[in-house]
This record gives sequence, C-alpha cells and structure tokens, in this order.
Amino acid sequence: MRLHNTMSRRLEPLRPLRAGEVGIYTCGPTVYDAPHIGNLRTFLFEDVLRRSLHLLGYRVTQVMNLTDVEDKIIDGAHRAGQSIAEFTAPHVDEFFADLAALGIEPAEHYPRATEHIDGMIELIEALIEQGYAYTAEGGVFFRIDRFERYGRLSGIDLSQVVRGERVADDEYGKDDVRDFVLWKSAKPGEPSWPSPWGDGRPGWHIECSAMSRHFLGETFDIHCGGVDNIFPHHENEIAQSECAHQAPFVRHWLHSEHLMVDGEKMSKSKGNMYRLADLRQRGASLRALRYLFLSVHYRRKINFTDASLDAAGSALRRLDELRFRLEHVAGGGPDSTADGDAGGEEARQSDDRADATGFQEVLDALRRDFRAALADDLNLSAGLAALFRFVKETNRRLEAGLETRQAAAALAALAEVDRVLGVLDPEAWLEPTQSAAAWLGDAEIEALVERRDAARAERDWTEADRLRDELSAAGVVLEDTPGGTLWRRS
RNA sequence: GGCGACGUAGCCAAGUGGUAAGGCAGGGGCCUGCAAAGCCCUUAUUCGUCGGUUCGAUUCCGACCGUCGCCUCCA
Repeated sequence: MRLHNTMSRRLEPLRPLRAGEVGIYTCGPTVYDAPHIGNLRTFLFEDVLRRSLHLLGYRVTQVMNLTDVEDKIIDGAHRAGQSIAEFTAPHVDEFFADLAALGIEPAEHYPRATEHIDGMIELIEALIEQGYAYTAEGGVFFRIDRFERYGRLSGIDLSQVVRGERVADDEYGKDDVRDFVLWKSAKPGEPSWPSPWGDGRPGWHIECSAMSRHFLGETFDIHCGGVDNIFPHHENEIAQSECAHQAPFVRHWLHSEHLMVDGEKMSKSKGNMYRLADLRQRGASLRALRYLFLSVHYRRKINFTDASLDAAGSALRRLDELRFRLEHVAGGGPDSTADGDAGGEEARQSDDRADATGFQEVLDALRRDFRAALADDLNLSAGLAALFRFVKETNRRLEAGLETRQAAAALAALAEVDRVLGVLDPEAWLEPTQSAAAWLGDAEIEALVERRDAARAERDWTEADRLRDELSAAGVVLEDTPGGTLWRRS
C-alpha cells in the first residue's frame, strides 16, 4: 500500500513498525459545539483509511482524542455556569451520534485530554530537564530554537517568518515570540490542575503527544488530521514528542483537504457552516453525503453543493437497483443475502460456485481493481469506477439471465467492497422519507400489486395506472418484468 | 509579502511521455399497454493560456492568468 506522506510530499509505501499492524492517531474534535460537515469529512476520510487497512489485511489500532479543555470550552462553560464536564457532555454525545449517522466505524480509543493530564506533565518535565522547555511568566514554553527540524512538516522557515505584529499582542513572557505554550498558568476562576509549575492547564498540542504515546508508543505509524493542523499543531507535536523521547515520532503523516460550500470556505459569518442537523432539516440524505465524501479523493477539496448531493443520490439509486435485482434472482429477500460481515473466505467460496461463463472474471476484476485503487493512496474515485464497470457488466448479464449462484456471488462481491464504502446496504440507512400516514405494510402493498396485476390482465390500464400511482405516492416503486411485477420501497 | 495546492466535457471526477476511467445530467434507439429499471449508441480531435524540451505532452520545464489554502490554537 502506498500513501502520501505530508513530510516528504510524495507517495511512500506503508511499512508498519510491526508487520500487519498499524497504529493510527487521529486528531479529534474540540467538544464545544456539534461537528460541522467539514470536521466530518476528515473523520470520514479516517474511517476510509481504517476500513481500507482492514480490507487489505492489517490490524488497526486507532486513537482519536477528544479535546475537552481549551479556551472556547472554558468560556462556554463559564457563561453557562457549568463545569467543563457538564458543558462538554452534550457535545460529546452529538459527536458520537454524528459519527454513527455517517456510518463511521468507532476507533479503538477515544481518550479525553482531561484524563491524561498526568501524562502531559511527565512530558513537560522531560522537556524541561533536557532544556527544551522553560518556565516563564504565564506558564511553561517550548524553546523552538532548540529543535533544528522545526518547520520540516509544514515547510515553514522560521528564521523568515513570525516577526510581524500578530505576535505583538502576546500575553506571555516568552523568551522568543515563536515559542509555544506547554502549560498555561491558571487565571482566577479558571479550571485548573496542580503541577510542579503551579496550578494551570495544558496547552493544546501537548495532549496529542501525551495520548499518542500512551496508546501507541513513542514512535507510531500514521498520524492524520485536516490540512489546517499541519501548522502549528502537528509541527509542535513533532517538536515536543521527538525532543522528549529522543526518538522519531510519526512515520507517515496524512492530511485531508478542506470542504468548501458553494465554492466558498465555510465560516460562521457566511452562514454556510452546516452541521448534520441542518442537512437533516433540509431533507438531505446522509447516505448520499457519505457517498459524496467518498467519491472525492481525500487530498482534494470537496465543493459541497445541493447539486453534488443530488448527483450522489442518483448514483446510489443505480447501485440500489442492481442490488435489488440481484437479491431477487438470488432468491429471497435482503435477509438471506450476505451482509457486510461476509469474510473474504466466504465470498471466495461463493465465487467458486459461480459458473465459468466468464462471470468469475467480472467478480475478480471488481475485487482486484477495487483493492488496487485503495492501495494506491486510497484512490476511491478509481475504486468507484471499478464498481460501476462491475455494475454495467452485471446488469448486462442479468438481462441475459444470471444464475442464482452467480447472483449470490455478485452480492458477496458487493458486500466485500462495501466493507470500505459502507453505503451499499440501504437497510442500514433507514432514512424516513415517507410520512407515517402514507406508509403501507408489506401485505397491503402486495394486495395492491395483485389488484394491479389483475387489472393489467384485463387490459384495464386506467385502473392499473391508478394503483401504480397510489403505490408510488406511498413510496413504492414497481418494476414489471417478464417474471412478474417486482416492488420495493424507494 | 513567504510557503503550498489546484485548474480535465453542462456538472462532479480519475489518469498517463504515445494519444482521455467512472458518475450525474442531456440526446437517439431497444424493451414496455404506458411507465420504471436495464441495455445499446451518442455528448472533450481535447485536458486554464502562451512558450520550451521531445519523434511525440494533457502528462516534464518556464512564464502568465484564475481559484483556493496555510503563515500560532480553524478538520
């Protein structure tokens, strides 16, 4: 597998420290508000990464931190007259609910900054002992001059930069304006923790260094985040961790590009800072949202528009249609088909049962091309192209008459691909589109379908069409085939 | 100002030193009582512009134009 590495700015083969095992640290949310769809794009990219690694046979340990102590949180809690824990709790819930709503698999660990203060203090002590950090008015600071490699990740040349007025308002007693804070001394009324340097709270960057070390060790495989984290956050993490440990920090840096809305950067002032709740209100399909995010490479900006979401929904309908027809041929409803948990072994066996009319090659091509696309820096655009080539070819054969076994094998192949995509099973995305009043039970639908069939047999097209309209209004789509009328909920 | 990314059909989006995947939308046809779905055909002599290297460039180099990002706590 090859992945782009921000450090070298090129594709590099993934070489995990321990063969077959990958440790990933992903910068998580600051829990002062519900995530916006830009945050979610990044989390979805990280979901694709872990799912891809799984499909390609790696074991994965993913850590995602929750930043639950920080200026905005302290302000918010203060204003609400709440403790930090009280203030952040609902936002933590929103965060997990949003991940679930987008089909994002849970990480192995979700540590909170406030649970790892001790680890941060240890790191800071190590930095002070080795002369990389110093105490001054306002707290403890990292001395950037002591770390020659500072700026390598972001390509920033510190000797050129940061002499402007933006740092003039600095409230701290740093030796050098470029130094960054590791520990902030508490101001009256602020939440604080005891430390060798007095009561205070950690700076932002140190939490990731402490928590990644705790769960993944001093050196680990992959660190992810949005591009805006490259500088200063990740640059500072590198400085802290490498100086404290005297060991390499991260082998592979992966950063996802931002999301734009209607061609503009999302921002509160523009009113285009959407959260999932906003999209739900507008009747958007979250399944289509996942598909849309999946369809654009992670290092490329996505321009989110209504039209793009609609197009994603249309593409999904085409995939659903194939699945629907395959399930019918495979005999049995959705319940009897392989689901997303079908292992490679099982899928392989159903392939073998598929006959040798060349359909095997169609199945193999999907598996091969899809995996190759993932292994090439998570090129899902190419992976989806492979999927649609499979769709076209399978539809063609469906028209000519596909055997039950072949249909089952095709469904198994789709399930395998869906282990990464996570959008192919409509049953998993029950999104209420119909009002309760219009909703019909299976028996009712079948009765109406039978009545329509009877009307058609008598060539009473008016009545037949009326019944079809009635079903359509209830969200039921009919398909007349030589083998009879099929129906499904849209 | 410094650093960086990108600019491929109506829209979205892969890709390669040797002649442009895929999706959406559109047009024509087959099928159908009519539909729906599906299938077939069709929609970029061309990859921002201008130069250069090359037998040959969309792909490499340079300039320019445009869009966007980062430059101390925003995914």
